[in-house]
Amino acid sequence: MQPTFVAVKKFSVSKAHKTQLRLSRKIITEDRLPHEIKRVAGVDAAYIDELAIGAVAVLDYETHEILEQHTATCQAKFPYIPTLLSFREIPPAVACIKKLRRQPDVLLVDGQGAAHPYGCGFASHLGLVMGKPTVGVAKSKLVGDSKLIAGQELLVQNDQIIGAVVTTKEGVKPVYVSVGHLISLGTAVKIAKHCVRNSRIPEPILQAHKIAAEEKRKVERKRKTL
DNA sequence: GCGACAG
DNA sequence: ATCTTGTCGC
Repeated sequence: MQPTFVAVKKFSVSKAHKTQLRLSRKIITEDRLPHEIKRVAGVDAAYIDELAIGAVAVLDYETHEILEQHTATCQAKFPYIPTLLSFREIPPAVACIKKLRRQPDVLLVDGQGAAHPYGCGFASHLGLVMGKPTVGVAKSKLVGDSKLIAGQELLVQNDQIIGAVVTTKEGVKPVYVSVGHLISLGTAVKIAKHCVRNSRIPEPILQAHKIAAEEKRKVERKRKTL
């Protein structure tokens, strides 16, 4: 028996998919965030075996200066299963976001939003749990076909537009942007692009990634000492 | 049965 | 995600 995930060995993939389908109907695709965005946050996670290290970075929307950052570690409760990423990453993500003193106007999440086989990827799930506007920014595609519609490269599935294929850096792989929660696809793409600096990845997520990696190294160094 | 498959 | 060296390019 695998002791690592014994606590959730009754977990059913099909039930989780039904949960995602149910949650997807709660996603709000309208802009319910400030017209003038002041702060944007990025969320990411790193792992040391099954120790999950979540990180959040809040940046000034215009200057991209880091205003606040936190990490949170916890034991991963789920293994990584394609389509069920949110169940693995929500605990560490929520834990570090709760440490924020000042909440951001919108959250950029490393993963899919509505561009998911059951319409509720990590970004959407996190948005619903936190009740906050979220945008999904994935480094690779999970589902859908990219189609050029009215000059826009979009991600389509079953005649539905589920996201946008965004080339943030010329000559480099695009990123897949989709609605997380409380935002429209157009605004989501606009914000994601606005947050890009030198990397292909929007700055808030890039910073969160670095913070998680830094915390991971810190934990590893500490373990060597003990 | 086969291929695809976020992080 | 993680494992990993050098190497090409701005």
